[in-house]
Amino acid sequence: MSVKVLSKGEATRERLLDLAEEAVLQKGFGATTIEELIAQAGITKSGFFYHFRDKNDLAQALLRRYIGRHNDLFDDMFKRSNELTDDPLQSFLIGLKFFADMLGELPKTHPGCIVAAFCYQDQQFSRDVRALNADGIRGWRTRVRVQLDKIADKYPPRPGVDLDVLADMVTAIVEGGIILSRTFDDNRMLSRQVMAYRNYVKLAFEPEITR
Amino acid sequence: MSVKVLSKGEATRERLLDLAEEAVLQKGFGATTIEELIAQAGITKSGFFYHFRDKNDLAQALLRRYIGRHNDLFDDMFKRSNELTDDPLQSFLIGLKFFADMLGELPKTHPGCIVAAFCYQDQQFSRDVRALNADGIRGWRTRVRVQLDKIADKYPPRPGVDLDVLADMVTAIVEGGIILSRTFDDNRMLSRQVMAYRNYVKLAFEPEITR
DNA sequence: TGTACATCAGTGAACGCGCGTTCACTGATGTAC
DNA sequence: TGTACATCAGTGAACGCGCGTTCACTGATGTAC
Repeated sequence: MSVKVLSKGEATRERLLDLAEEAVLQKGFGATTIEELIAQAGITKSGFFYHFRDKNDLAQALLRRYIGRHNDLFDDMFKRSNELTDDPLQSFLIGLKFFADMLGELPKTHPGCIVAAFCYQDQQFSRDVRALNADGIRGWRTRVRVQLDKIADKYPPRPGVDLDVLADMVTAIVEGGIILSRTFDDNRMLSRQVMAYRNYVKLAFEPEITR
Repeated sequence: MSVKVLSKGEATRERLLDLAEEAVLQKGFGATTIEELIAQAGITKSGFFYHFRDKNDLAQALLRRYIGRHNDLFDDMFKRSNELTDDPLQSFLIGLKFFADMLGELPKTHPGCIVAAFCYQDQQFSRDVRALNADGIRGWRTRVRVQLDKIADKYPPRPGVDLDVLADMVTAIVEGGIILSRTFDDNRMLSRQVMAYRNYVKLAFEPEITR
C-alpha cells in the first residue's frame, strides 16, 4: 500500500474527515456540527467551507474514503490468504481468521461502520450518497462472491446454501457484530460472530469425510 | 395479546411515538425535530412537552416501547412453535421459519431497528438510554438461548459452536439483514439472511445420519 | 342535585442560542516570462 | 534575477432561521361531599 504525501491543505482536509468520521459514528450525522469539527481542527468555519461545498459534500467525501479503504483492505486480505494455500476453501477460512483476529485485536471497540450509520440516516442525504452506500455493500459482496465461487467449484455446497446470500452474510454478520460490540463495549463479540460465520462456511462446504 | 383502550391523551402520546419512530429510523434522532412531529400530530409544541419532559425522555419512551413489543413478539413466536412439536430443534427451526416469513411479507421494507439506530447515535443520549439498549439485546439473547439449551440437551452441537455466540447471532443477522434490506430496498434480503442462520442451526445440530 | 376543586390535555407567546451558509477579503507559496 | 500574476489555504464578520425549552394560562372532564 502506497502512502501518499499530503500537501498542507490535503492534510487539514484529511483531519477534518477523521474528526467527522469519529463524531458521526458516535452521535450521528445530524448531531455532528461543523462548529465542533473546526474547533478540534483549529481552523475557522470559512476554512471548512474551503474544503467542502456544504455538509452533504462532507458526507459524500466521508463515505467515498471509507468504502475505498475497505475495498483495499478486503482485496489485500484475500490476496494474502490466496498466497498461503491453493485450496480455495482453506484460503477463505484463513482470510476470515485473519479478519476476525484483526477485529478482535483493535485497541478499542470497533468504531462502527459509516455505511451502517448512513443507512440509518439516509433521509438526510442526497440521492448520490444513498447510491454510494449501496455500491459499498455491492463491492463487498462481489469480493466475497469471487472466493465462494472458487470454493463451490471444488466442493459442492450443501443443500439450502445460496452463494449470494452467503456472500452478503459477511456484511450482515459484521454490521450486526459491530452493533453487538458497541452496545456491550466488547470487541470479542464482533470477532466471535465472524468466527461463527466462518464455522458456517466450514459446515456448508467441507465434505462429510473430513469431519 | 391484550389491546388496551387508550384515553385521549394516551392516544396522542402513542401517535407522537409512532411519528417519532418513523422519523428517527429515516433520518436519525438528531435530525428529527419536535416541530415536525407536532405538525404531523396536529398539536402545538407545548402539547408535546406535556407528554415528554424533554427530547431525551422521548428517546427513552421510544426505546422502552420498542423493546417491550419485540420481547412480546419473540415470546409469542416461540410459544406458538413450541406447541407444534416436542422436538426442540424442529420447534426452533419452525419458529425461525415463521420469523423469516413474517419479515419477508412486510408490505414495505423493514423500517429498521430502534436499538441499532440508537447504537449509532448513543452519544446523544443519557446513560440510562444506553443501558436500556443493552437490556434489549440481552433480552433477545436470553430468549434464544433458552431454545438453544433445550436443543443442545438432545443434540450435541458440532465442535466450534458456542451457544452464546449462536444466540447473539440472531441479533447480528437481523440487524445486519435490516441494513442490507434497507440499502437495497428489498425485504427478501432480510428474510434470506434469517433463513441462512436457520440453515446454520440445522448444520450445527442435526445428527449426521439424517442428511 | 349542585357546587368546589383537581386533573387532563393541552394553547400561545417568547426566548436565546447555535447552526449552516455566504461574502468580501488576505498572506503565503508557486509558476511564467 | 526580478516582477506579475495565479493558486492555495485559509480569515472575519454577518445573516437569518429553526430549534429545544420555559412559563403563564385555559377549557373540558372527573371526583368528593
